[in-house]
Amino acid sequence: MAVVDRRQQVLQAATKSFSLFGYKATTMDQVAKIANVGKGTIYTFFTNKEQLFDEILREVMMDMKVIAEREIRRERSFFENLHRVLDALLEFRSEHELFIKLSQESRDFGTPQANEGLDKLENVVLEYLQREVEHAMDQGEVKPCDPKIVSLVMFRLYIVLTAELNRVHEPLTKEQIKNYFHLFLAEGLAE
Amino acid sequence: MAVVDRRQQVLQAATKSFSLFGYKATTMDQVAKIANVGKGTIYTFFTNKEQLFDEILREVMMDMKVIAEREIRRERSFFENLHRVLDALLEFRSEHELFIKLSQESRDFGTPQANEGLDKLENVVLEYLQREVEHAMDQGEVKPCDPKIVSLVMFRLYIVLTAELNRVHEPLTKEQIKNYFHLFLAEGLAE
DNA sequence: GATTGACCGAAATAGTAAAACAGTCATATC
DNA sequence: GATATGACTGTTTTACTATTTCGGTCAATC
Repeated sequence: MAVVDRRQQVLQAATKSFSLFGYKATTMDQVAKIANVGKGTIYTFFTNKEQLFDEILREVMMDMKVIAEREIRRERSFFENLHRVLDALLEFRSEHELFIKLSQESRDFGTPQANEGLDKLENVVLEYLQREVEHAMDQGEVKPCDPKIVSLVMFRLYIVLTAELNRVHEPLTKEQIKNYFHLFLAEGLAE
Repeated sequence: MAVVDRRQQVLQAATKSFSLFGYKATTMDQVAKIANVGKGTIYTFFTNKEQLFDEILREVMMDMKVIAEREIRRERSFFENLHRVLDALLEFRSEHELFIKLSQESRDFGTPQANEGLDKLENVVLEYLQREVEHAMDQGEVKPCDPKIVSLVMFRLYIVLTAELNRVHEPLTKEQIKNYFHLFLAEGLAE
């Protein structure tokens, strides 16, 4: 069995365990067992638990970037691209399961590694948003304003519409999310 | 010393203690001491710690409503009123200290009473916002859409601009908050 | 030379004794 | 005799300790 293969086995097992149980509740013995590998083997590829977790986050972030790039059509409008990308990210199960589990862990225990992980994932999205906003502003598609603020507001709005709202309201359809996203960000409420 | 007076003493002392130490870390002995009252006296006015806390929340919520009503000028536009009210509420320190302490407690310990208290305070604001949105929609000042969703988005946007943003950005001035609030909610970003 | 699991010290958890707490009520006060 | 009080009580929380679990190592194994 090739070296790359064992490394992959470990990464897959760890991804599964982190997504299922979170950072704290994932033990290295467990990862070794799921990966069908001696515990020591893990440490030939990764220096410690935290670095293994970082590696997985790196993979997730790379996946997210690939997904985002794939969905962008430069000939389409900024808002259309924006929604397509967010939609595609929402669709992606594996990224999402880890994200949700880490959110739970952050809320319930405040595990520092879960917090930092979430921050990293969030920052990838924010940086992507910021670049796109800047581009759209250059193109004159968006009014001039601080891209940092705009991207943060966009991200939060997306979270509110896709997650938070569900506590007081039945979940919105994709079409509704798209419409409200456009209503608030593009058109504005004023009649 | 009149009955009303002692009740007021207890309420003031409890408000102080809850604002300073939160729900969990406030003891009835402490409240009695601050109020210069025997502990038993508290229980002649309030059935238990939780009901005392509820009573204080009720007071805070009433204050908030009074503040909101006072700021509304029916001859002015919806967005102007909206901003004036949120501004006035932000200004109101005493309510704010309790709010901030409860937020801390909710984050650090997840005390159920702190969570419920925050939900109650939030709901007062949300209900107020919803009513105002409905009124503005009737007046044709705002495009027709679900007031529940709009009010939640407004509230979250307000939190992002006044609090969350400060972690990655220097705090905005009141004027800037007002401008961004108007930009996102009223005008929209699209050029 | 790659892989492993028994092994180690550190860290988390469970168990327990002690302290603090919410709420009561017999007594004190006016 | 109506009101106020703090010592008292059963329960919960906390502080402390014993035990277990876990991350990481490394001599033995394949």
